Amino acid sequence: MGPTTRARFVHNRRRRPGPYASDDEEDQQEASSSSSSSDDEEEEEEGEGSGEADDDDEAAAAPSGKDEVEEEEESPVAAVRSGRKASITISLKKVCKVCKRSGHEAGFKGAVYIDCPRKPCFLCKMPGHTTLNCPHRVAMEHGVIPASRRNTNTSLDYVFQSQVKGKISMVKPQFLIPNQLECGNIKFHERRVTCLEFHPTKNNVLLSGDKKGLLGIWDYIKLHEKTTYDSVHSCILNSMKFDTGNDGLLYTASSDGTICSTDLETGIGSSLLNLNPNGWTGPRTWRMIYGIDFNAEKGLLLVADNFGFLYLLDRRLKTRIGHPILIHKKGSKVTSLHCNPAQPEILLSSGNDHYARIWDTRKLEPNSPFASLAHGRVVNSGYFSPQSGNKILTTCQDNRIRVWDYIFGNLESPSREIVHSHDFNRHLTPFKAEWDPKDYSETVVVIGRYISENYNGIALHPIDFIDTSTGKLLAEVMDPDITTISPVNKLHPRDDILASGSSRSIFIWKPKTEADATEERNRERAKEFVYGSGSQKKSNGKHENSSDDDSDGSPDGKKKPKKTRFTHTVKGKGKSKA
DNA sequence: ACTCTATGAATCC
DNA sequence: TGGATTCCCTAGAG
Repeated sequence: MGPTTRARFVHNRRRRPGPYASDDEEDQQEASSSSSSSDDEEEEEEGEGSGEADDDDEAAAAPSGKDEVEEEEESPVAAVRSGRKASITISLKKVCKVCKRSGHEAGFKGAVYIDCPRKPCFLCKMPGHTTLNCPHRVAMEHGVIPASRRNTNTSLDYVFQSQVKGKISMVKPQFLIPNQLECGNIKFHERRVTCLEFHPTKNNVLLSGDKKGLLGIWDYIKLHEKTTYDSVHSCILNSMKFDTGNDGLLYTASSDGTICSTDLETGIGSSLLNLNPNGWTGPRTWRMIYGIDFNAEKGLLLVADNFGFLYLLDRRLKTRIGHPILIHKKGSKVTSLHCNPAQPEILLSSGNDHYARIWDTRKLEPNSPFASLAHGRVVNSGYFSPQSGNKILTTCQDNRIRVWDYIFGNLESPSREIVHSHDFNRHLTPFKAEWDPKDYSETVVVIGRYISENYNGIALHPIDFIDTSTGKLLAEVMDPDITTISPVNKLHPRDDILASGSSRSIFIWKPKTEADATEERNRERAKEFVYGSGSQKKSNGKHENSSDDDSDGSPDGKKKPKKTRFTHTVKGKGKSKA
């Protein structure tokens, strides 16, 4: 396939049979050590518990731990036979870069990443298996362990049914996945994109922020219409919010410790808050602002810093109201803020202290949240559902998306947990699952995926659409030309459009039209005719073909779906699933 | 095909 | 509590 920019929305692939994963491991093991002895395999199979002598530890722990041993030219086989296990061992049996032991290797083999078997699963974080055979790594149509709905007979649920649900349209509008790449800009930003926001009224205008503090305004229909402001902030532009009373006004929050308002028509900006008035006095004092939201009813801007404090700003007076209030563990970052769309005085905050908290901003006091939602690790974001505001969606660095179905119900534990790969990586903008603002059923969310999957020999990182009511993976959006991770994703408030930020690039996705689909089918057919069955290799593949990923490939060379899926699984409340 | 690096959170004493 | 150290799928540059 040429350098097409067609998006890939793949579906209906079968799950590969169970044991393949371990086969893969062994295959790759043998490949890496040409003279694989039975010792190797045993050692690998056994794992930690069995008190093997760990002969290789010395070698593994040898000076500098790097594989700089190349002096020996003698046959590795001979070396093994002779029983010597000096530094030569390293060149014979490569050292795992993760656990520094020999006998196995972690890393990419082609487009497939082989985990270190000694570490917990990189997807679900549980020990005893790797991502290759993680029970949460599943095919799309099997990708879900159905979530149990919570008890439906409690009085609260009755209230919910009668009062809340009645107001929500039960008819789900047709849902179109914006899975086809419409356009992408290259090097628009010099550093990685950190946030995206659609203009609330101008339909084709997208705003973006990056790690250097650059603010970009971009009409993605008229591509030449781009404006950038590089003087608004001096470092990471973490978040932005429009003034709902004045579409032309944008508030931005930055790690430079300031909140700025920018008039998008004139470009004139003004500072609303500066938490570092004395400049740099060291990392212990430098304040950064991540969360920001706007209470339109009160004309109130709410922002929070990396020391756990919340600040209230009067939009018009451009002054602080009251004193900063500690809303998360002192000294820990507040990662996001969100005002409830239905009741703006209700605030949701997320923090590095592993909690998301619900507050009533009318009576703010430290240690008096309306509720504290415990998480396994840092909470990257927390959002009320966009229509009713009755649900809560959080993204946590423990690789779980959590949903609470009803904010006035029992918040002890989430209604559902969805295992999904969106781990922390210091070089990536934190992943945030976001609701589809157009989805009146308040179930669809979008989030980028960290770990890759092998797509016809290319490791790709799709953008996932997930139905949070069931955990079902609705779609994975990807393109063979986009090999980078897309942690930043935004769905258009009215149109079926997805904007994604991936490294320094921004991409716009639209639904595939019927004509597109037909054209693609024809192209595929033509290719099969030309090349015969199955040899549809990527001409532009940066990675090798996936054949090594499946050594039991069918002899007739017939193409079969080799794609393996890292997706997610739902843990419903009170569910039992091993 | 290397190597470097910008960097954030967890962990370990 | 805090400083040093470590680290698992990065992306881009040299």
